[in-house]
Amino acid sequence: MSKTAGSKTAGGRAALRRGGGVALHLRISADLAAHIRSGAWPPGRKMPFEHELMDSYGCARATASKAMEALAAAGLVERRRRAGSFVAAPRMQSAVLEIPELRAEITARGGAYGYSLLGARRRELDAGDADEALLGAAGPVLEIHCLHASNGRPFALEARLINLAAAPEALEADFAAVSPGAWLLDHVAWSEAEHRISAGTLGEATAGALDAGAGDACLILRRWTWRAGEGVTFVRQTFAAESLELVARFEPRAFRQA
Amino acid sequence: MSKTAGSKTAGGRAALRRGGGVALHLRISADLAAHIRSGAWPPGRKMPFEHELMDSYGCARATASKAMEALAAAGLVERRRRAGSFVAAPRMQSAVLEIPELRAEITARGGAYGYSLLGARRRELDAGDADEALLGAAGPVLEIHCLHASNGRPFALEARLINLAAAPEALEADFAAVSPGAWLLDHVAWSEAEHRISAGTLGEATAGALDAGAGDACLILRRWTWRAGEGVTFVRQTFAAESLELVARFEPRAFRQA
DNA sequence: GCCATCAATATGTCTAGACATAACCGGATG
DNA sequence: CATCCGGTTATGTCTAGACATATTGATGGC
Repeated sequence: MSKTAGSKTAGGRAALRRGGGVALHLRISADLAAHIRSGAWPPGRKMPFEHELMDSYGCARATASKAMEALAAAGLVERRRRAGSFVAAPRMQSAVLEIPELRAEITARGGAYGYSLLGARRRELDAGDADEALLGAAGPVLEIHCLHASNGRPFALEARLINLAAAPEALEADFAAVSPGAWLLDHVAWSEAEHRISAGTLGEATAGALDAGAGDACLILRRWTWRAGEGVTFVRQTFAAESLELVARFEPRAFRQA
Repeated sequence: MSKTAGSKTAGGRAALRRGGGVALHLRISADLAAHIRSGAWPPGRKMPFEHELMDSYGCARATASKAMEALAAAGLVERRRRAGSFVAAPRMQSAVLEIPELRAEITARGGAYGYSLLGARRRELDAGDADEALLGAAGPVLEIHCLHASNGRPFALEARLINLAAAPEALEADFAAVSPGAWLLDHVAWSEAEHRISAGTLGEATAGALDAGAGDACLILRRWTWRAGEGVTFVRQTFAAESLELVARFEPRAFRQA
């Protein structure tokens, strides 16, 4: 741990200026993170005490504390009162999944994005289908079927329900021109979402729409979206197996910008 | 926003005690988050200034700032100097994916977990396979094939490479008794991981091992794990389509504990 | 109208101190 | 032996104030 040799009485502002514009607490947490990432500090190793960091960097305890807190939030260290802080053992129960925004996903691959509405109708939600039941609403819904295409070739088949109790304006939207996903993002706020990813087999009709063979493997992404506990929309997107791959990364959150 | 009526001169400790043991900054961020979650404060709405929070809650600016900072870290608000803070529009580029720990996943469903080693051998990594190339290592590896079972029925087929340059102790491990995943968690630290999820079709041999039919759909989970830039292990797990569903949740991070 | 300039302002960072709290440690007691 | 009880300690929370910095909005010159 490099001693910054900041004369303590001069205050932190001087150190900040000397440090090249990077905030001191960021520099501290980056320094510590480097030791952990490199493996030099193995899981379970004791981290420096906040008072030791104060001495090393010539800073106030609040600054050292902020740096350590960031490491704890990122899951790199574990903090225990009285005992101190320790390098955490990465347990990998979770990772960050990048949800594809279809238009962006397709254009990023150099494809021309295409969208077409297959049909839309208003109906009452019956509690028959488990997927729909999860929406938690039993009222009028707008059912929309549409197709996303890349370079003119079918890419994803989408079936969607919009809860009209939560978003009555959806009746006025022109889903022939705008995809329901894009429209919803701009018109309806939401607070929680759940995704379920599974593999399946294409049926006759689905295979036809996707320009694939019946019985072929496909990736199915289902998403439920709520606002304040009220179901807003449910969508099922079906991709031919070779069309899409989902990427999830375990990535200590706090240090992406560095 | 409820005025807490804390007499300012009395200091925050009194408010803390009165509040029922919850830290004030947590209460502030929870209050604000509730307004956002409920939809009462739509995306783009101006959040209270830190000085307004100081007045409302009778706290110091550092406390109000900490509360707002947590909301920003959770992605609920966006902060701009001079302009203030604003409710963020949830863009949903990412969600938290729960990675199944196979033993836990199976026992959680009430199944009896079973594991069997199919084979292991040491070999040199050739750059022929793209999956393996991603490991970034071109040296000796341990190649392991094994099967995870639930109630005696095949659940997942696993093919794994362990980079012996990064984890030479793997040669001494008894993978007939311990699954490589469990062994690695306890013996080798890692810092980064990437998962790729795709759908595919079972081949002859794979279908046989999984007690399924050739040509059936399957879910394929591939994971690369690195430590300080050096590839540690690569694993490919294959699940029959109906065996597994992956769940990802968008969930403002900071408030899970509440 | 357009652009450079400047003051105002909200957040960003930091300090020096204080009290609160949980947990570990050692000693005393049953 | 086990168990309870303080003292100690590191983190958790908070205050009151300060300076830094980016950005906005207004002003003035061209």
